[in-house]
Amino acid sequence: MSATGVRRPARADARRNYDLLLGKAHDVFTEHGTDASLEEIARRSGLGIGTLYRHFPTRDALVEALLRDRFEAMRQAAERVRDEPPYEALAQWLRKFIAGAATYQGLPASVVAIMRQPGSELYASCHGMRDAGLELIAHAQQAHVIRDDLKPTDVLALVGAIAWVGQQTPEDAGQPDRLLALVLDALTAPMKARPTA
Amino acid sequence: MSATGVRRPARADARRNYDLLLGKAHDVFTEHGTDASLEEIARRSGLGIGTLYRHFPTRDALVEALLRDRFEAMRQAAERVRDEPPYEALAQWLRKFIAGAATYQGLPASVVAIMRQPGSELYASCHGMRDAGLELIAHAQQAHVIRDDLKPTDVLALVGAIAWVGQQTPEDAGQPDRLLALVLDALTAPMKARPTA
DNA sequence: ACCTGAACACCGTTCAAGT
DNA sequence: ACCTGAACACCGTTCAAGT
Repeated sequence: MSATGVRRPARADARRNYDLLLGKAHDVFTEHGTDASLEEIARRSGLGIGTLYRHFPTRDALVEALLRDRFEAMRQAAERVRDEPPYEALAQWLRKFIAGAATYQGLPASVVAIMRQPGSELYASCHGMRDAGLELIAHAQQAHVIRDDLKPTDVLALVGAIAWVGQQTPEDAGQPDRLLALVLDALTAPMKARPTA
Repeated sequence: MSATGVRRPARADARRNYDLLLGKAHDVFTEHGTDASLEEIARRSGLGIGTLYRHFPTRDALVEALLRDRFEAMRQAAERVRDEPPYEALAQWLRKFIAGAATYQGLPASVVAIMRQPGSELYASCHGMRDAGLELIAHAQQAHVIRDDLKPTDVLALVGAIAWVGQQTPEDAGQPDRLLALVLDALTAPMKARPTA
């Protein structure tokens, strides 16, 4: 399953560079988002740009290496709460999902893109988290604690959208929680408005 | 009020270039989103890049010139439905809002940014639309057809988020309507989930 | 194995020189 | 009043040359 993307090198000097690049990438992504300059990451690491590309052939590979563990933790968290009350389990998990997707500016777009890009590196580790989330939603539907006329992928898309819009207005730190609460209400409410043409 | 940004030039040759640039900008933005290359717009117009900058000093000024009329129409549409049944009026208007915000790839980010950027050019004309939308929401709250414990700006943010996520998965054209229906349900549902820490 | 940086192609933005 | 494009600074990505 996770024959995933980039591997930490064996040779000591290369491993030092790998770790250095990852650390600086985290700093730069934190400051400027996932679209930040790769050359700046290499520059701050005191390494040639070619070295960055050797270790991380794509931008996504770099992002994936940074988030791999976090995504895996989210996947496990979803499995762990499977026997708990499904509604609160789901609510808590979605809250963490939003926080995780908002780790870097621009990350929600990548996370949402998982829905259709099962191929690339980032998405191998991210997909595990996604599937676990979808199962959590389906589980709550089977337990009839949320309405069952919704696609689980729609729910995840909407929550990802909340993560995105929360990043657009960083001065209002409470917005994502308020919007999630609203959506959670919708999940328990009966269907009134029909999508008309 | 709308001493807004860019003006159509008086001189015939300049006006020709202005219109030409706008037309090609529409094409290029349609193909590549609002982050498309400005040089390509100038190139396709057969004009120097300096001419583009002379007419449209910023990227936003170009986007604004393209969307000005549409935004104004949205504002007027909100005023027009003020005496109609508030819930359906709101629902219809939000549907159009999503469609408008999704005109170009990347536009929802600009539209959502209005919330905090009352200054720039794009936002002068966009702000009228926003305020009209906020009033429509407040109006429905006063009529007690939607719950009144929500900030109108939160509602607009969430609907903007739907426009965004809809663009991320263009192969599912029905998603925005489904998500909006879900949110509309939430607007009429009582508050259950509280944002906990 | 790994590192380097020059090379290439591209872009945003400004501004001196032209009409 | 308007147009032009060279100039500058920056970036992503590749790859021949080095260790």
